[in-house]
Amino acid sequence: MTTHTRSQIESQMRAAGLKLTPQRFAVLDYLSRSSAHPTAEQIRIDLNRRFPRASRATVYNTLNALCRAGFVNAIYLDDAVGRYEAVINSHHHFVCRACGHIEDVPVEHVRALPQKGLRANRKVENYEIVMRGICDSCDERTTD
Amino acid sequence: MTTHTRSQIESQMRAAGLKLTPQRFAVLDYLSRSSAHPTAEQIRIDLNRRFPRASRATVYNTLNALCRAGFVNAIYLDDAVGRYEAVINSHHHFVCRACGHIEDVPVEHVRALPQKGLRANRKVENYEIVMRGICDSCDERTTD
DNA sequence: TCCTAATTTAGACTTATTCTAATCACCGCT
DNA sequence: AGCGGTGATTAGAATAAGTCTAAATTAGGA
Ligand SMILES: [Mn+2]
Ligand SMILES: [Mn+2]
Ligand SMILES: [Zn+2]
Ligand SMILES: [Zn+2]
Repeated sequence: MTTHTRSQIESQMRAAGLKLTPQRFAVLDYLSRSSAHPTAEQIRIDLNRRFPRASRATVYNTLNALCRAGFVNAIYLDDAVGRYEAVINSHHHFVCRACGHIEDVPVEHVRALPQKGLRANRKVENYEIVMRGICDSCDERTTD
Repeated sequence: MTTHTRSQIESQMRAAGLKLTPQRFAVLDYLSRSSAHPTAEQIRIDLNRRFPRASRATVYNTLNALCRAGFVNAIYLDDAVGRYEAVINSHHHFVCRACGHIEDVPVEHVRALPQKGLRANRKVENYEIVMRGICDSCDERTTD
């Protein structure tokens, strides 16, 4: 669990050779409060409700910079649209095939796979699991 | 391991309420011979080297129809581009972070996760694992 | 063979993402 | 305070992925 205070972000960004601009902080702050795995466009719309305004190019530039610096993850699941999340802790994903909702699944909920043996002992550095099924609210809606 | 002979395809397509057109057969035949996880555009380019020609719309229509019918899988990994594969057997994926190569990893190479417990005993119907690291040929290129 | 609903097609359209070239902001130096 | 350089932001153009439309074609059953 990584806490993202402003000064920690500032120093890590500098270590990555990046300035901490208001736009960059706004995007990271937004993502660190969200669990919705928003698209770039959703982020832009939400941020631009208040000052400072960020252009579409800046949202993408910022997301790419934050990804390179390790603050943000991009995920691509079931369509050709990137979704973003703050890097808080390691987790997997559950995607509801009915409503598309993306749920985080903590690694502790999943028995770890043996790192060796995943691919005949060759260089697997990490892995992520995408689970699919019916989320709880869709399940209720179906069975009642 | 599902074999895709023409007559098997024909009957399964009919069962799915689909006509077996030359374009559909060509796409499925192409994918069943490929392990490259090609994009729709790559499929179109390769198919159109010989008759019959398939338009972009038909390639997408066909891929979507074959996905719905269960003959083809679409996967989205590290960018906003769909990639396609014939449904042959269940497997996971390894993606090389250096060259982007996508490698199939048979489920037998990975100790199965307990179906129960993946998400606090709730409705997980299936899961897929994406492993990342350095593929063998990039590894050789680096270490020699 | 004939009929018709399903399929294919070219090209327009939409959406996602990147690029471009001009402006702007931040810094250290004078 | 003014200058200059580097990097960031911007609007809008450009590119790329995928869908839609409306007309022409065709698979496959009668
Ligand atoms: Mn997540
Ligand atoms: Mn595969
Ligand atoms: Zn749901
Ligand atoms: Zn490689």
